[in-house]
Amino acid sequence: MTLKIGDLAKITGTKANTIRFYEEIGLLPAPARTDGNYRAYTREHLRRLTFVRRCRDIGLGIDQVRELLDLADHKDRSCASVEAIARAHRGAIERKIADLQALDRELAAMIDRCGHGTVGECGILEALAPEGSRGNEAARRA
Amino acid sequence: MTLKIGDLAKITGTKANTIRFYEEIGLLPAPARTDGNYRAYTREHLRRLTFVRRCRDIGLGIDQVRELLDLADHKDRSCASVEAIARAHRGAIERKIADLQALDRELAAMIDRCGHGTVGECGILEALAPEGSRGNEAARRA
DNA sequence: ATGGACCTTCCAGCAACTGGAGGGTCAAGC
DNA sequence: GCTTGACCCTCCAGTTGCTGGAAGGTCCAT
Repeated sequence: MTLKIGDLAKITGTKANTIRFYEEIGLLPAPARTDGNYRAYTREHLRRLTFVRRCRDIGLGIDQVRELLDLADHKDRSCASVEAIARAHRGAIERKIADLQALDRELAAMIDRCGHGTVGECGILEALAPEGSRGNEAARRA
Repeated sequence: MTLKIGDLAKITGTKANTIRFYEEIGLLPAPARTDGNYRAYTREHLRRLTFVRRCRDIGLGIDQVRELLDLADHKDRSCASVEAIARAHRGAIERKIADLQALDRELAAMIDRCGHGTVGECGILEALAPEGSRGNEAARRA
């Protein structure tokens, strides 16, 4: 028994359009077609799509997924490159976490400076406004 | 004296194309033109572009920047909405941090499971592969 | 034979730019 | 006065990873 695109979609939680998209960019091999021109998937397709989805879920880019698929197809090779991809990805994630934490501290400081008054005296906007334009409202209006 | 697009670009660290893009989507008002059809910016444009860049640097989306610009133009209003935008953004960032930290732990666990052998026995790929296809290599080959 | 659920292809659009082609403008130097 | 080179202009395609929709075909039950 073969699976239709909707079956794959339901099982993997992927939209049919996305599955077709994966086929188009070569992540998923083109399946056989039925008489009515429907895509007829095998269990192997399901396996591969599930793999792709997991990779995407952990945040890997399409190219990295492609690399992993390629590696997974050569089970006798050393898995050093698999580890390299995972480590590189982890490094990127940790950098992103650090960036976001810095940002979070900055935002917290800004929010602290909000005086809950009018926009004109809001510390948040002041923090965002260019240096030269701060504190000289009166001068500019005069 | 007016500024050319390249001047603005240099001062704010924004590419000329991006400045034109901001104009197109209405973040930056269209400046006057010289005889030779060059954009002639004023100090006010510079101020506004700097504001936009700071907002983008802290990760705000274009629509949020638009809202802030709109608020900043009405200095007599309450700054509650400014604070709301900042707080909402901070919430989103903290959620993202939590997600990434969970991901980081998952990746760390995967990397730990890499046996440094061949791809076929790599724990990373096993962690990514669908349940049903694991550990039955022999069965499938038979 | 008809209805509705499914499938097909193709195409437009999202965010937020980036880069490039193919031209025009301007100031300096010869 | 003419060329050179740096800059500017507009318009368009591409990026990433899909998503949604239009217009039509297929399948199955009633």
